[in-house]
Parts: sequence; C-alpha cells; structure tokens
Amino acid sequence: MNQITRTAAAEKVMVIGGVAYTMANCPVRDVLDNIGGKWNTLIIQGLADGPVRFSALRRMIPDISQRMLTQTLRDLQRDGYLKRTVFPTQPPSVEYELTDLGQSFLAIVLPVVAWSTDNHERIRAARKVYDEGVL
Amino acid sequence: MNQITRTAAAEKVMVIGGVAYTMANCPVRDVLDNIGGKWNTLIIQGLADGPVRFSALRRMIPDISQRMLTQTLRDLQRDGYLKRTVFPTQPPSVEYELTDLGQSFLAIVLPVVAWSTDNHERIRAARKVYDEGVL
DNA sequence: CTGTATCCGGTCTGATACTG
DNA sequence: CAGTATCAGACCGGATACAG
Repeated sequence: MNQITRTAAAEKVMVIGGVAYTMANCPVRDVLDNIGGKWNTLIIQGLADGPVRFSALRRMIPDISQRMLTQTLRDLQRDGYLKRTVFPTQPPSVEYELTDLGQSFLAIVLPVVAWSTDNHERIRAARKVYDEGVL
Repeated sequence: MNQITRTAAAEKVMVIGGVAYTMANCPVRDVLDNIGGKWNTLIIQGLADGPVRFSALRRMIPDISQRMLTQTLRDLQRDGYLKRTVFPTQPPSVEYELTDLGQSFLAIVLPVVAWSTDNHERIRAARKVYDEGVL
C-alpha cells in the first residue's frame, strides 16, 4: 500500500514499497512527469522504429513547436531515454534514438496507450453523465 | 506506429492505432493527464484497499492541500474512476471508492510504479552524467 | 466534516525572431 | 538543418478565509 507519514523531523515523505521519498526525489514522480508531459510519449513512440532526425520528428508531430520539440528531447536525453548523435555535415544533421532504457520505457507506455483507447468510451460516457448532472 | 498527418482540410490530427484524433479529443491524452497529474495516482492507490473517507485520505497524503484533494477527487469522479457517497450524518461524512474502471486503471498504473522504482537508479545516473557534461 | 471562494506566484507552452 | 533567445498568456497548485 501507499501511504504518507511524517518523520521525526516533521518532514513529509511518501512511503512507496516500504521506501520513503520526499516529493522532490520520488522516483515515481520522475517517471510520471515523463509520461504525463504533453509531448514525451508521442516522441518516444515516434522513435520506436529506430533513429529519427529532428526534422523528421517535426513532420511526424506537426502540432509541436520547434521550441517544445527541442526542450522535450533534451529532457528525455537527460533522463537517459534517448541518445543524441550529431553528424558533422553541412548543414548539420542530428539523429535521436531510443536507448535500452527508452525501449524499456516504451514497453511500459504501450499498455497504457492501449488501455486508453480501449476505455475512452467509458471515460467519455462517465464525463458526459457527470457534466449533465452538474448543469 | 504512431504518426501524425494533415487532413485535406489541413487540420492536424494524431493517428494512433489507425484512428485519427485531434489534440482535444485524444483518448490517450485524457488518460495521460490523469497519470501525470500530481496527486491522481497517489489518490487512486490510496483507494486500492476499499472505500476511504475524505479526512482519511488527507491523513494518508498530508502534503496535499484541501483544495487539491477536493479538485482531484472531482476530476477522477468525473472521468468515472471513482464513486462518491455522501452519508447524511451530522456532521456529514463522505466516502470515495474505486469503480470497476478505477480498479482497471489501478491495474495499469501499478506496473508503471514498479518500473519507476526498478529504474530510478539508471535515470538518476543518466541525469547526473548529463548535468555534469553541461557544466 | 467536507467542502467553496479568492488570490497569487511559479511553471508550462506557444509565437516569433534570430543564429551557426 | 537544428537549434537559441525572448516574451506573454494560460494554467497549475498552494495559502488563506469562509460556509453548510
């Protein structure tokens, strides 16, 4: 079970699987932030089939701004989900590729995606009922 | 695979599992928002063992403010993850309980939590390497 | 006990312009 | 091509006060 207690020093911690974490160093938060981020999972899935160049990712996800694509790629690289390779051509080209960790992450994300599509009818139905009841 | 294309009307859509969605009506977004939210998964896990009262949830998650607990419970109720029952006592008491959908959701969240704790060492290591390289 | 209402600062995101 | 810099609006989350 998941519960939260106070330490002797009155510091608030979460206890997950018998181990205590503060909000700032909670491993679940680190991962959940990446799952919940607006573009993270889309990019991870875009890299599922192998290395992809920056411009190719932009074409796969036209909604994303250049700024957000760069920033999200940096975040994912920082956490070790993907590797960035610069080819010294003119003009430069850059490839992004999932690491082993990234592929492992993809493997746990895919079930979530599947569950989402499987259950979105129920969610939308519940939402509609709720919204009508509130009116 | 997951890709994004433009329709004839130049509207941007995501194609997931062969079905097109706009950013606003994407089922994966609906679920990912609930996974990524700061308190959602904590509350879902808090309800794993059965109905829990509002005040009991507060004690389980001391970090959460009353405002956020109420709001997150509303969001989860709206999407059909949990059921709210008011007992007409004085003072009133309210119980929250996972629905079938909520339990199903919990079942897909738990692997993610497990993966997080299993891999957080690798993530922190990658992050440290990256941050030192950037210095 | 279980909420609602209000304010407010920080963060996230997008648009735009500029660069090696 | 693949970024970086800057700015502004939306949004999230917390603190506080109040209420049925």
